[in-house]
Amino acid sequence: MRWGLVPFWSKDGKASFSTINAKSETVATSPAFREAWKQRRCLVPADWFYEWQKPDEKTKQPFAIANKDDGMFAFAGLWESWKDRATGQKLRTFTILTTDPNELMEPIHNRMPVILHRRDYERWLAPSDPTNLPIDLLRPYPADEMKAWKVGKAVGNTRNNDPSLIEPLRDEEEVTAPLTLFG
DNA sequence: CCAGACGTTGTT
DNA sequence: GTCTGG
DNA sequence: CCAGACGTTGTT
DNA sequence: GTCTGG
Repeated sequence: MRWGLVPFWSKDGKASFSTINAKSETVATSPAFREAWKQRRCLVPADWFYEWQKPDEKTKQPFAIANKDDGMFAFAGLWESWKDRATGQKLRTFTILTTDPNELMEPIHNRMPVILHRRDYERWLAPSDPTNLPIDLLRPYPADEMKAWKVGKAVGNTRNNDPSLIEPLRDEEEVTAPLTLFG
């Protein structure tokens, strides 16, 4: 599976626009995603993910974000199968839904991937009544179940792919969800 | 009708 | 500036 | 999203 | 494939 959803109606097997993410707010009506939203939902497993904080124009600080218990995430995803008319080959692609940031993510970024609770996996994947699609699952994941920490800039280069990428920057404290929000 | 868009993030 | 790979 | 490439001829 | 703008 390739990241970057190619709609089934694509002429050349490429998305002529960015489809690595799909907004929860518009996924049901967007021509590029609505069919996949109705019929081809998937889970995208991940041990952690990264977001870049931009405190100012010149500074980009990557963060790693994971479950507090280091368990895997399941991002809410959609997939497509595009058929090459010439070769008959099928190209499978996917996208990851985004939503508003929770209290942990908000200082880092204005969006976050939709993360599903284990209890909702089955319902997310199940073919469903078109009038009862699981739109209610597209919510920010609870901040108190997640943790975030600063990492080095090497993660920004896609050539780099090894465990050192998630090592915390030295002398940096782990960021956790504010505990004062509810008194 | 036809041609062109179909998207996100972040930035302005 | 724009595209590609990850 | 990010960072990095973005090209040809001719040679291996 | 389907919608929108012209």
